[in-house]
Formats: sequence, structure tokens, C-alpha cells
Amino acid sequence: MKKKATETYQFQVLEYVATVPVGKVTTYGQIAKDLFLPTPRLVGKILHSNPDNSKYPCHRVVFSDGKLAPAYAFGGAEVQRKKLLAEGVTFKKNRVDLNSCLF
DNA sequence: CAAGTGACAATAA
DNA sequence: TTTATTGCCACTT
Repeated sequence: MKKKATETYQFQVLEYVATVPVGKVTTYGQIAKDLFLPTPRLVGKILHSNPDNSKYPCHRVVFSDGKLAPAYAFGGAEVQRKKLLAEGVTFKKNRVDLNSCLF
């Protein structure tokens, strides 16, 4: 696969998400911070424009509060919660325990 | 080429 | 604790 010289944040974010190990979750702000994105909104846009949501574990990306995303691709926040729980992510009531699962 | 849009986050009340 | 509002910039059309 050939990469264009125009390295958009898109690819970086996708790769970052792919780097997140199972049983861990990351927040949009965390990604933005690590990838030096100007704003966390871009992460959401990028993931929304994700070329292949099945290839990248976008379900491991949650809000900074530990809340799940409104879900557009993975079938719903409830489904996402169940999926993350199956991966070993600890949940706190309605939020992800970022204290232990934040990558 | 230009304008609109948005899987957010931080702050305020 | 919650909801509400603002700011932010690349991606999509």
C-alpha cells in the first residue's frame, strides 16, 4: 500500500485506535493529545469517516468522562458497552472505569 | 473552490 | 451530580 505524502490525521488516529490493546479504552481527548490534534472533535470526525470500522476497534474509543459514544457504526452504546465488557474493560455503572482501562 | 458539518472537551450554573 | 453553552479545525459534499 502506498501512502500519499499528505499524511492526514485520519490515518494516524486509525492507527492509534488499532494500537489500543484489548481490555483497554481510550478517550477522544487522549487520542488528540497523543497525536497532537488541534481539537478532539477531529477524532470523532475521523472515526466517523473511518474507511473500515470493522478493521479498527473504534468501539474502544469513549468520551473523556468514560461515557460511550452516541454510536453511529457499532450498533448502539448498549452494544458497545457489552462489547467492551466482553473484552475485559471494567465498567462503572454507566461509565467506563478510565482509572483502570484508560490506555 | 467554498461552506457546512460534527463518534468532543472544558467551563459554568 | 446533571444539563447547557462555547470553541475548535479537519473532513465531507
